[in-house]
Amino acid sequence: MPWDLKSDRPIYPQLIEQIELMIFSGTYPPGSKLPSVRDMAQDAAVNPNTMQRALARLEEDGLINTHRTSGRSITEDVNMIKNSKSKLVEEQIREFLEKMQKMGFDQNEILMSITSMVEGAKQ
Amino acid sequence: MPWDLKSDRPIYPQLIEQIELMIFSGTYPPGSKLPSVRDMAQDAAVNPNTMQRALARLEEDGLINTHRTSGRSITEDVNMIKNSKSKLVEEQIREFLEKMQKMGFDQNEILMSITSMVEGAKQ
Amino acid sequence: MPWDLKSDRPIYPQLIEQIELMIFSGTYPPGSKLPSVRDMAQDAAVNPNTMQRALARLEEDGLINTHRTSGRSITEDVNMIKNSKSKLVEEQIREFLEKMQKMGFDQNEILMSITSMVEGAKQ
Amino acid sequence: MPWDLKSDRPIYPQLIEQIELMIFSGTYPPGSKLPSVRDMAQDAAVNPNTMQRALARLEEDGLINTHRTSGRSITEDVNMIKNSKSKLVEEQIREFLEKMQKMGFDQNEILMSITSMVEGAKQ
DNA sequence: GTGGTCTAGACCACA
DNA sequence: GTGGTCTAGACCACT
Repeated sequence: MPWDLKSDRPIYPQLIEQIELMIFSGTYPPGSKLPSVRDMAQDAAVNPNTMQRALARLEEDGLINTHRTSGRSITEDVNMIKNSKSKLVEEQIREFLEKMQKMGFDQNEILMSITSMVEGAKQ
Repeated sequence: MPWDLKSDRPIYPQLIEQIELMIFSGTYPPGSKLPSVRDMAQDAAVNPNTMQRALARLEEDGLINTHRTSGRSITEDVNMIKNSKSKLVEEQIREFLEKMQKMGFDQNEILMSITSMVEGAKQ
Repeated sequence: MPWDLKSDRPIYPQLIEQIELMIFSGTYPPGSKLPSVRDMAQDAAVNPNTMQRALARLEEDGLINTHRTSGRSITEDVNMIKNSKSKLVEEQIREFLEKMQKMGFDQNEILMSITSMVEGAKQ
Repeated sequence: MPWDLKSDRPIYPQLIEQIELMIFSGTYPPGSKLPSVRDMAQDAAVNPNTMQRALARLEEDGLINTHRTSGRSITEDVNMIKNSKSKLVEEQIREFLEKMQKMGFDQNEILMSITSMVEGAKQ
């Protein structure tokens, strides 16, 4: 995983976002065990405290469970994952559309520009 | 103008973005005069210094000119505005696509979900 | 005369400097009559008040005389001009040397780099 | 460090210049850690915000890196420092020559006056 | 303790 | 009245 972290924003929300993406995309499947905090921190070249904080936040949201003895794992509640995922997707789309509309694009123009960029990327 | 400022991010970049949107959408046409810093700050319910910071950045980027004692105006360089606008549009789309792909959507799925949301909004 | 005025600094000191240079270089010889404030302002594309202010300052310094009825003229006191000039020259050189020394150039290096740039310009 | 700040010009560009000089002269070597904003501000007898502004500009220019919570350091990119330095040197010389020429000095005269002042300083 | 942001309020130069 | 700068002081997020 690339772990592209930019320094113009706090690290830990970036970690949260990227771990969420990995859960939603199935890189970390439901029920699977997560690496240790230390390993994940090292992998992301980040202070363990920071990674810890990100994981704690994900646990609050219910995406991750902590087992006293055996580390952390992704929740097995597939519906919860699905819901979180579609909530995020919807929000992404909504924000995107809003910005484009504020710049004066109507719905057809938005669809056309995104289509053309997708086509461009295919080549 | 709504000036919706969220508290999870510094204010001044949000001001920059929203003023850019107003320039790109023609709310502030090329060459038009801007209100005084103090007026804009009051309108956005923000400290004049904060608004000043945003405007200073926009001037560095060339979208705004300041006339020492007679206020600021939008640049008359329509091409510069156009370029900035398409750069922003492209970046928005690119970031959006990237996130969706990281969540496992392929290009058809992306187009379909956005289309369905656009259709939903139409009603 | 080019009248190159930059907008990152107040206009009137720039006017002062440039008029001084024109006096020191003989563009305005000792005793010669100056154009009217309005004409000079128009020539420099500047508000007449601003030009007025610059000229007033030059008069304070003694480089310019105002004759109630017949406009302004350069002082006839050639020594005064010479003194101002050499004071300015010395200051320019002193500031220049100081900066170069702060950057770690010793005197030989300073002479060499300036010589090479002069040689470069000759070609 | 003397931190000589004159009141005829905004403080923060003066801070920028002087810090640049300290970087170029090796007072702050490449990769070295800078004092905290507050310490530097106190040292220069300046408000922390003002110092912050100067440092932020230096970071934009790439001469300084900031590490979110552990202070700032000079870039380790020696070439970038070298380039900035020679750009500054060239600009200094160019501006100096231009002014001297506008006052009617030809190239020999410029070299002679600066040589004599250097010789004078040696004694 | 670090950098970053924001506010409030003041002063200045300019036209 | 305009933009620009500066100060003082506060709060926040992060490690």
